[in-house]
Amino acid sequence: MPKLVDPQERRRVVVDALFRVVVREGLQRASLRTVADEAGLNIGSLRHYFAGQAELMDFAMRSMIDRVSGRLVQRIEDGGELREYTAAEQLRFVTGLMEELLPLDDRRRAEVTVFLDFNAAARTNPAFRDLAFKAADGTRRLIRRALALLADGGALRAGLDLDVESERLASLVDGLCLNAVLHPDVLDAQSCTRVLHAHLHSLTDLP
Amino acid sequence: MPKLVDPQERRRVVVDALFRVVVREGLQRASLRTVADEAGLNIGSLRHYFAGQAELMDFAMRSMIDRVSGRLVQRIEDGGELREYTAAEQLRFVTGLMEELLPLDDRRRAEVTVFLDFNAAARTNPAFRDLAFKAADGTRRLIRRALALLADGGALRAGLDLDVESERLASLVDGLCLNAVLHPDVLDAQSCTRVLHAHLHSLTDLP
DNA sequence: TGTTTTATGTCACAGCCGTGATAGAAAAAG
DNA sequence: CTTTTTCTATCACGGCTGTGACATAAAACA
Repeated sequence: MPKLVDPQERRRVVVDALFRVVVREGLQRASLRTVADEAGLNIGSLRHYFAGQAELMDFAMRSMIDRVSGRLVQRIEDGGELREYTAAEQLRFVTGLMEELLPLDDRRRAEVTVFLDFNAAARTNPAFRDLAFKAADGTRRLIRRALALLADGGALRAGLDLDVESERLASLVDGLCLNAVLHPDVLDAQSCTRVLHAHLHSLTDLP
Repeated sequence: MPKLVDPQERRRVVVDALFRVVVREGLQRASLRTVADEAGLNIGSLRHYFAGQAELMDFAMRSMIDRVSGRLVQRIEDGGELREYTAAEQLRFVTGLMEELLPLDDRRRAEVTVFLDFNAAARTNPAFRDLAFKAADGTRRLIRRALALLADGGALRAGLDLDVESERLASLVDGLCLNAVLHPDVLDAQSCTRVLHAHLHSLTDLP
C-alpha cells in the first residue's frame, strides 16, 4: 500500500516546475507563487515541503548539480580503465565527457539554462555563492583530469601547458554553453559539437 | 553662459549610477529608486529624463554597447592599413582587439559584468532581445574579420576552417569573460591574457 | 515685469513578493 | 471510536516595484 503522497517525489515535482519556469521566464520570475502554479500546487502546499524561498532555491540548485555530475560519474564508471585505452579512444571518451556539459538536446539545454541563471545570480546573491563555486571548481577539476589523462596516454600535443589548456577548454565550454543558450539559432547543436571536436582535436597529434 | 543642467550629462550620470548598482547588486536590483539614490537624485527628477524603466534600460544598454564598440573602432582606425602589416604585427593587433573585450581592468570588468547581466536578461525579456542580438552579431562579425585578416596575411595555420575558428574564438572570449567576472579570484587578468595569447598563437605558424 | 518651459519633489495606487498565522480536511496512529 | 500527524488552503501584513497625478520651484523667455 503506497502512501498517498511521497514527500521526496513531491519535492522533485516542485523542482521540475521551477526549472520549467526558469527556462521559460528566467530565474527572476521564479517566485513561490509562479512555481506552485506551474507545479499545479497551492502555495500553502508548496510551503509544506519547502520552509521558504531560500530552501527551495538551494534544493533546486543542488538537484541540478547532482543530475549533471551524476551523468558524468556514470560515464566515468562505464569507461572502466581509461589508462588502457588507445590515444584515439581516450580522445573519444573526453569528447563524450565534454559533450555532456553542452546543451545538445532539450534536457541538457534546460539544465545549462538554469545553471547559467543560477551562476549569474550567485555573483551578487551570497546564498548561491558557495554552491556556484563548488560546481565551477568541480568541472574545472574534471577538465583538468581529462586533459591529464590524455597527457599520460601520450595523446596530447607536445609543449602544451596543462594549466593554460585546462582554463582554455573550461572557458571554451562555458562560452559555447552561453552562446548556445542565448542564441540557439546562431549556434546550434551541430556547430557546438563541431567547435568542440575541432578544439580537442587540435590538442592532439592524431590525424 | 552654460545652462545649469545639461540633460545629456544628467542622463550619463544616471547611466553610470545604474552601472554601479548592476555591478554591485545585479540587474535585478536596479530599480528606478535604487538608481536614483545611487545617482543622488530624486526619483521624480530621474523620471524627468527617462520616461520609464524601459527607456532607462534601453538607453543604458545602448550606452554600454556604444562605449565598447567605440573603443574597438578607435583601435581599428589607429591601426591604419592592416594589410601592410607583417604576420606578427597582425597577430599583435588582433590580440589587442580581443583584449579590449576581456575584463582586464576595473573599467572593462564593469562593462563586461553589466553586459553579461543584460544578455542573461535578454534571453527572457523581449525588450532587450534585439539589442543583445545586434551586439552579439557585431562582435561575431568583428572576430570573423579579424581572423580573415590573419588568413589574408598568411599568418593563419593551414587547414583551419574560418567558420569554426570564428565560433571557437568568439565562444572562448565569452567564456573567459564569464569566468573572469563570476570567479575573478580563480581566473584573474593574467590567466585571461595567457589563455587568449595561447589560443591566438595556436592559430598561427609563428614561432 | 509676467509667462512659459524646465526641473524637482511628493503622494497614492495597484501589483507583485515572501512569510507568519490559522483553519480545516485527510490520513495515520492509538 | 479518538487522537495525532500530515497535508491543503486561505488570509493578512509589510515591503518593494513602476507609474500616474500633482504641487512647487527654478530657470528661460517675452
